[in-house]
Amino acid sequence: MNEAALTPERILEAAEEVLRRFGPAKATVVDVARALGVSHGSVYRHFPSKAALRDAVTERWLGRVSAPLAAVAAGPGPAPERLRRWLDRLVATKRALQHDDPELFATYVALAIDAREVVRAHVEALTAQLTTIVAEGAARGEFRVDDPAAAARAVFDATGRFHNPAHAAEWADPGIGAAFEGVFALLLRGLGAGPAAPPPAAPC
Amino acid sequence: MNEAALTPERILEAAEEVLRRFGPAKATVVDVARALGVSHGSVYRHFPSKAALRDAVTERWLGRVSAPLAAVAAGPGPAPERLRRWLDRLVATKRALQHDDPELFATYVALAIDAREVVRAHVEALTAQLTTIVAEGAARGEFRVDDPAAAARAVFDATGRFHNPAHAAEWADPGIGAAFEGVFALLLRGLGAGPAAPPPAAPC
DNA sequence: TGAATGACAGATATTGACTTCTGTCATTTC
DNA sequence: GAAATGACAGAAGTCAATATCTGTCATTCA
Repeated sequence: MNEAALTPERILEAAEEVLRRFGPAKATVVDVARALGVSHGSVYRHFPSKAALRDAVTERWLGRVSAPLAAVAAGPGPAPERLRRWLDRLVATKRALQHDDPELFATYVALAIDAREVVRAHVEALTAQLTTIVAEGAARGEFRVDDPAAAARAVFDATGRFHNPAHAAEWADPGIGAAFEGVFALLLRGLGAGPAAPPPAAPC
Repeated sequence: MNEAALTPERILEAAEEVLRRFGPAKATVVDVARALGVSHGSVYRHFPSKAALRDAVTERWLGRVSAPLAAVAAGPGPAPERLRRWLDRLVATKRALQHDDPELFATYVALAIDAREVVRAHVEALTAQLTTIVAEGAARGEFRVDDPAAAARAVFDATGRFHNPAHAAEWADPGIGAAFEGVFALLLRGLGAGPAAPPPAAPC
């Protein structure tokens, strides 16, 4: 046995470091093995292919995005405010990643493009979080929706411009904040979150 | 003077044909000139650069998308239905272009990516059309919105997944129709298009 | 004399020989 | 004997020589 046993965890750590330094185009399995002081054959004992390793790195990254949001979704407060906090945080997280280190962000986006199934699961996890917010809001009468899951999915789809990396180039637009406000206001109203909603069926 | 005079129009025609045949990566100004039976220097008399020629081709293509929509926007009928028809048509047009000839569609999308100003004007033209629909709806009491232009822009942004070519890969998803319905329903309600809206301030 | 040409310089793209990488597996190590 | 190694074949990527393209402009053409 060696200093520290070779584990998937250590390999992922090294793979992230290698990707950070060399980018997705240049990072090789040999680089990852070298960073760990082992032969590249050893890496293949823990990951069946380079694609699987990249998928695992992507999953880790996406997990770091979605985990903090789960706390917001499960947190206290009225559903409309929580929805706003949750979307704000999602948008701010993506923007910060993109702004603080554009190259690293581009690296992870490039990985994600090839990890379709991982991304699908990530989107499903996020919409599940949104669904809990919408469903609670509906239960409390803060929202009026028939199908919370469908509404949550619609909210996620409709706000894609502000969190989907395919639109990252637009995040620097000066009008992006106003555009988000416009969409959010429309969605909030669409969820039936009227300010002091008139009681639905109270015949005089 | 020649058979037919060399005009910007004829050059655009030839450029489209060359792009169709060779794709954006291989199409050259020399090819366009050859298709017209002139030297490439002559093309430069009408377009200052290859980029300008490509921009003009892009503008033409986008015009063919937006022109028929103008008729829908200016057409008859209740604003909510017109909004639905307009969006349906926009989405269907993009999908048809993408589906019927994916390579040609990819060609034009590649051109559009480099023609930022042309695309900006196209988006502005489309949101202007949407604004007329929303504003008319507001005037007739079919919608309840404060700022029709902002609401129109929000509708355009929120439906991006269904018409923005950046999302073209998702258009083949089986769930895309349901996703559109979900977003549209949310937006319609967000525009205040309640079915038999309760009169806002009628104290009993 | 205004439109078209084609030779040209610098920039960009292509090609093919060469290098490196991925994934496997018989052999070695501890 | 479980884990690690490293040589290997085929696939993929690199790079510099070579070819083509863009944009200009002095000259030709009608």
